[in-house]
Amino acid sequence: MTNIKAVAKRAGVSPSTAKRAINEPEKLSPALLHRVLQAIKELDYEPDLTARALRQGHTLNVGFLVPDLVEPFSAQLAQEVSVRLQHTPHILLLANSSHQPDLERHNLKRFSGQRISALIIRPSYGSGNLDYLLKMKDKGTYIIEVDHHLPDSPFDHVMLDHEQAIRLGLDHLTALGHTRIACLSTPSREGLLAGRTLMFEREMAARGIPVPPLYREINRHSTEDAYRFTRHLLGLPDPPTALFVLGGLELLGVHQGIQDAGLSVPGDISLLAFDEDAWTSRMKPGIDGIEQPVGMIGETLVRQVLKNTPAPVEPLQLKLPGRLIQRGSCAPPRGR
Amino acid sequence: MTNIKAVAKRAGVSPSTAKRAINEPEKLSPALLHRVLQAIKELDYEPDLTARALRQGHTLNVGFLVPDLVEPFSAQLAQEVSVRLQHTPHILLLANSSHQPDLERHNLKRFSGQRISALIIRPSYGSGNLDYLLKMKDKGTYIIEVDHHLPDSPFDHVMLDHEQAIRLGLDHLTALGHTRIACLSTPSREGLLAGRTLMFEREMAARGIPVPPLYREINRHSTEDAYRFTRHLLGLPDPPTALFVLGGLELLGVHQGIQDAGLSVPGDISLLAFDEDAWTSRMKPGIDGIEQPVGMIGETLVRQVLKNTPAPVEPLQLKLPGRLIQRGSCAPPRGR
DNA sequence: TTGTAGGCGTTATCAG
DNA sequence: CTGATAACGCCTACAA
Repeated sequence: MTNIKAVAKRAGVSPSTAKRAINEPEKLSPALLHRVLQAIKELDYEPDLTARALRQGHTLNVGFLVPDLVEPFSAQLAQEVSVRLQHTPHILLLANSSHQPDLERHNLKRFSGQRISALIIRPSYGSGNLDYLLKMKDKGTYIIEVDHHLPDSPFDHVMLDHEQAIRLGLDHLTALGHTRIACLSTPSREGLLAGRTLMFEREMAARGIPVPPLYREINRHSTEDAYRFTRHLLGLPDPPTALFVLGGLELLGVHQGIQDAGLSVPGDISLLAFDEDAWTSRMKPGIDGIEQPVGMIGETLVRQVLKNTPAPVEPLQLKLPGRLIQRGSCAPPRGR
Repeated sequence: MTNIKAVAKRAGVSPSTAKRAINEPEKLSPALLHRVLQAIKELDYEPDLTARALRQGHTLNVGFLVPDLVEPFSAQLAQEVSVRLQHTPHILLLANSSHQPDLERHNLKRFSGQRISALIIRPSYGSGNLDYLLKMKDKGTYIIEVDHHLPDSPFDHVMLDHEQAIRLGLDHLTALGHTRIACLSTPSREGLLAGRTLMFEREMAARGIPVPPLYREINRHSTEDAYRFTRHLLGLPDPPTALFVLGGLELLGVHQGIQDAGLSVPGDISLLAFDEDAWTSRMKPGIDGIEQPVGMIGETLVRQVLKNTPAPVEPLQLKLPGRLIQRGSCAPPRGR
């Protein structure tokens, strides 16, 4: 492995001088600087980040932990974060907890052992891992929650205003005259209503619209479960006249459920979703949805990570390709 | 930072003994083992992976580098790999090269500096970074290409049989009687036909079906470009009667283009795609597509990585929750 | 079965 | 402006 010592030797300087050529080049005499850079190029030396991490006590890596990566929101978010981190010295460590607190903790441990400098986490419900997150914070990891935040957690967080979004959706449905409204939603642990489901219930109560017990069911986060539950709902003596899909994975199953029941949207039943997939706009009819500002969320996450993380300026020298867009303003010269 | 020394001190043993309690517990006397484990728990000690990496010369991290993360195939693949890596000691480092060889190399350097033990890469076209990949291989990184492989590259690779898939698609279309067939596809650098596009051309030639020059256009990988190109195609004096969408991002734009042109599928025009998005099956009519075995690809990638990578057995002690599925076989006892 | 010593490549500190 | 030295925490010999 070619290390800084080899470079120093070749340039005829001490290791510390050679390192300075990289980290504080302005402090070197031009002649030496040139010689060292030359040696670096000849040996194509690349600093060992693991050694650096050991010495500094932390890496420049950012953990990204979500319950599920297929879920459109998480997938889009990963993309947003990944693209924006591209132009920083940080690297993204990806893991998913499959909606299981045990796996979440398992991954937190792995990240922690890796000495990540920041963690972006969509925490699972319940406060089971809050203690561990607090410990990580104490050790200097910057932690930011996304989409949901644990009760009493002291971390930064950024997320959709879920309450406002639910209200928006219910306004839409009630204005159309719906009262038999069912929601399909995120899983809940031990029978407790969770997240958006809870807000849905509260908001319905606030409007004085009852939610029949048969409309409520604890179902897990999956397309298949959503399908089954949809069929169940549509088969009831008093089926809902509108479905409000609160999670990103369920919509596909719901849509299929409606079709297989021989019903049509919106004639037989209204369908409202959290709009997290481009395809929903291609359906006929298009599916009404509530849009999440994923781009802004991603941008904020990365900005906060950068702000709260010690990172040397990375001399990224990138030549971006121009793109020729032909719209017709160019033609062969006259007379040819 | 609580390290193995602290643990050793607390347990009243030497550091190496303490370490052995973790790495080779069977070699310790039960009494000592207990004392050490106790100390580990009390201090909640966690090994520093950066130190380990420095000492060993490599981490247990796996780089994952694709041109684009939104593209359904890449997104699904990331998910597949991520889930399967969950049960190994490896961590996934994610990066995307945005279809730019410069960015690809940039990320390769970052990965290399991180001393990853394996790299899963969907390489960009051209052989610009082959030299660098070879260097990484020499340094001991296991490299496996996915979806595409560089000419003359010595690396393992796993991918769809693109030729067979294209043939399958064209068989389908020609059997229906189509001869005016256009493809929408991956970007090509410097006017060279690339990847599937090339195969499409070859396969059309083999069948003696001409591809009008106006059907050919170098367009980049994006939904918007696909939309524009679709409108262009449909506006031609002799428009295609079938569109073959070869990439995962374009379909959305093509679909919209067809609709905005006031045409219907399949009456006015046939549409065939690489089936990489669950939503295509929800459309009316459903969109014919060629399915990629993403799951198997992901499985293979992970298997190969594990096989070619030195990894200690990780004592993962996970309690997975059972799930109650109510199908009706349980009821209250008789007589109540 | 247990303990000791050296070094992985880097950065921080101190000396010249 | 430049060079020497120690330490980060771990692993691998080897010694007891």
